[in-house]
Amino acid sequence: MPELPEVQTTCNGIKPHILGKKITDVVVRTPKLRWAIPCDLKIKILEQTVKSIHRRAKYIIIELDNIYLIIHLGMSGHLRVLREYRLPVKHDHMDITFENNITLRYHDPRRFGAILITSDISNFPLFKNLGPEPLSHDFNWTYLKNTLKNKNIPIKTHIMNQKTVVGVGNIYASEALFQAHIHPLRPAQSITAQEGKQLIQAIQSTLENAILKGGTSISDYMNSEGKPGYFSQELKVYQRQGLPCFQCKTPIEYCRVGQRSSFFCTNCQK
DNA sequence: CGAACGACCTGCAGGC
DNA sequence: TGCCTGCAGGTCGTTC
Repeated sequence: MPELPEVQTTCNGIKPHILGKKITDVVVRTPKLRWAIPCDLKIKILEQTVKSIHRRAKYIIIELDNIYLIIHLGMSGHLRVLREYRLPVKHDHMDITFENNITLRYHDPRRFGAILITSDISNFPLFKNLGPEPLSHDFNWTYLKNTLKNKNIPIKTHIMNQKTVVGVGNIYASEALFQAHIHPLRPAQSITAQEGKQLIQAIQSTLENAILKGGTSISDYMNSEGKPGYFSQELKVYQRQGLPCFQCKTPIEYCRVGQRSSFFCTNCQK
């Protein structure tokens, strides 16, 4: 589920509760997510204090005294702030409790997420091949133009590749391409300078707007307070196949692009 | 090397 | 009601 806006919303939501707080308990109930949760996780992070909380791509990075805790929410994960203890339910895989009695609870039905630790963040393998942050100045036309050279793959597949730019998942790829008037199946190398600049602008404004609305809740995403995000009300094409385009009334089309559902308007997107 | 595709999991909706 | 299929916010690893 969670794309960049949902991960950012989660970071923003947990930060005020745990920043500067010491970890007093760790409970791991499910050893295996995408990878095994490190068996020494508890020993490594217990008694440590949260120094900072950041997002890189779709990863949440919690900096502790001498180690980093890295959390990925996969397709169906979320973190929840519990002000008072509750009995865990199915798929509540891990709890981290702090000195202020706040418990951070990780819930992930499909278990595509990950909970990892590293002491050397600059050499963390999963970060090695990540592209620029979409909301940074590094994601500009000069950069994007270079990535498009000789690339015949669909532009939608290209912008969802975390090596091109991070954080853009299936929802926001469809939405940004609609906003930029670009058909998702256009070969990446066919994108003109004007279109490329429009696309960058569209990706940025879509993500920024989604962060402001607290992310998109399609089926089970919730923020750290257990509330849904409201960007779903702003979706222009995602899961709207057959419904009239908001701009021209043409029915929204559906097709698979790189094995992912894609939604677009044949009239507005060329 | 890049591109395509299977794999990892559970839950749910829809068809029969 | 129940079984089967296909699909779901991601992305790594294998194969071609």
